[in-house]
Amino acid sequence: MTTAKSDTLASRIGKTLADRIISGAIEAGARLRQDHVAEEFGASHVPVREAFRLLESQGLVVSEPRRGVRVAGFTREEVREVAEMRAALEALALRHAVPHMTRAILDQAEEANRAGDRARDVHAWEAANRKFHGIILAPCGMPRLLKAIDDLQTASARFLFSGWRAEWEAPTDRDHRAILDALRAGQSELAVSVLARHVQTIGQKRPK
Amino acid sequence: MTTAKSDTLASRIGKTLADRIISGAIEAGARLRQDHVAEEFGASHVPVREAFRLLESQGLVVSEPRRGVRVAGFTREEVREVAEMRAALEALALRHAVPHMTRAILDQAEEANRAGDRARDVHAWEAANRKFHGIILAPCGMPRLLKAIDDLQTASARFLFSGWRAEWEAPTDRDHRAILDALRAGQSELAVSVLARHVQTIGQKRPK
DNA sequence: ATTCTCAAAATTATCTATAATTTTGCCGAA
DNA sequence: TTCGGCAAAATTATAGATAATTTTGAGAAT
Repeated sequence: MTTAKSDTLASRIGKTLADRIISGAIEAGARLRQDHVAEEFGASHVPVREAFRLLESQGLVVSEPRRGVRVAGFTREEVREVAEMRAALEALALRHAVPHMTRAILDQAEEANRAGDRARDVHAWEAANRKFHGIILAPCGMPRLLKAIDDLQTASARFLFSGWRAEWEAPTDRDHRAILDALRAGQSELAVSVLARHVQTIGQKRPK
Repeated sequence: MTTAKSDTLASRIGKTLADRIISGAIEAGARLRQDHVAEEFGASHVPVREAFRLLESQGLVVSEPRRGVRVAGFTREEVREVAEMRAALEALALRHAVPHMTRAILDQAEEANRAGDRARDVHAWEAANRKFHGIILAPCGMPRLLKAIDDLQTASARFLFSGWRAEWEAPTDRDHRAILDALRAGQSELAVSVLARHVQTIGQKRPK
């Protein structure tokens, strides 16, 4: 998750805070105080407020008027909700991506999948996993849909990093391979249904 | 769309601007200049900037860094995209709402539907239509999903008010009745598929 | 006439300061 | 001891001011 040097200050602060929330460095329910954040970044609180709004739109914090923002909690129910939404939207995206799918794209996806195999820590694995999903869905050419999926993937990653899920390699990789195989064989609907089931299982692992 | 008197200034400005964009009072592609808006509302530009962020998260404006925000355009492609996303998410919501569906809820929905019949102008009809969808989907109890659907309905309303669609009564009401009938008969999957098709047709009307 | 350059004007982004609200902690009364 | 209320501290929200960037337009060169 690169902290793009060029962007506006608010979005840079937002991205950094997002990383911390996702990685669990800031725990759920913690209050974020604009002055403290501003001081840390050597900025004033105006861009900090805007960063908060960005995080709010991604569902990473909740904001009560006049009472500040706090890191959004995520109950098992919410995790399930995100997983179901992801399943529905990624299925939609894949259906629209299929007509534009090329051999080259599938090869890229396979490479991302192999990178996931090689990953030693959860962060590297998550990056590869997100890349895989991104590669096979991007050809749908629906920017709003892709943005929504990306936000949901961020929420999922938060769940993943929380340590609730201990094991993550084997079943996911099998699913990824099955999806690629189905796509290569031209069995789009099979690929879609495997993807949908695959995404849903993410939310169904038992807490630690 | 009530401009809640109590909320924070930023969200009040945001709601007012949203109404204008949806109703077409501000045309697509128009630039929104923070000083002008601030002056009109007798406020400073800090809350205006936050209002812009709110609109951005709803997809009503697009913001280029250092170059301000402009009202999001909506091509036929984008309208279709929103319709497909709505179909996918509303289908998901209805599936989860069905187990919690009661006779009373269905009666409320029927009443909202009748209000739609009585509507004389597009605005009243849209309000009733949104209410109908809201009533049958709310029991799913998935707040993030409902919020996403609401944003998509807003985008749809924008399309509706743009005048591209001339006629709107008959087919929609027939669909609504079919959904209610299916729900009453316990045929959930039928209701879901009618709803999905129904929402998708919204994006398929020809431009004027 | 067209295009390029440069300066002025407009606009955005950020900072500093002020007002309003909420939280916190202490003190007294039951 | 516990509860309620009041005052001080902390924090959020907004306003006003400054810096930086982009847009605009005029004038010169081709």
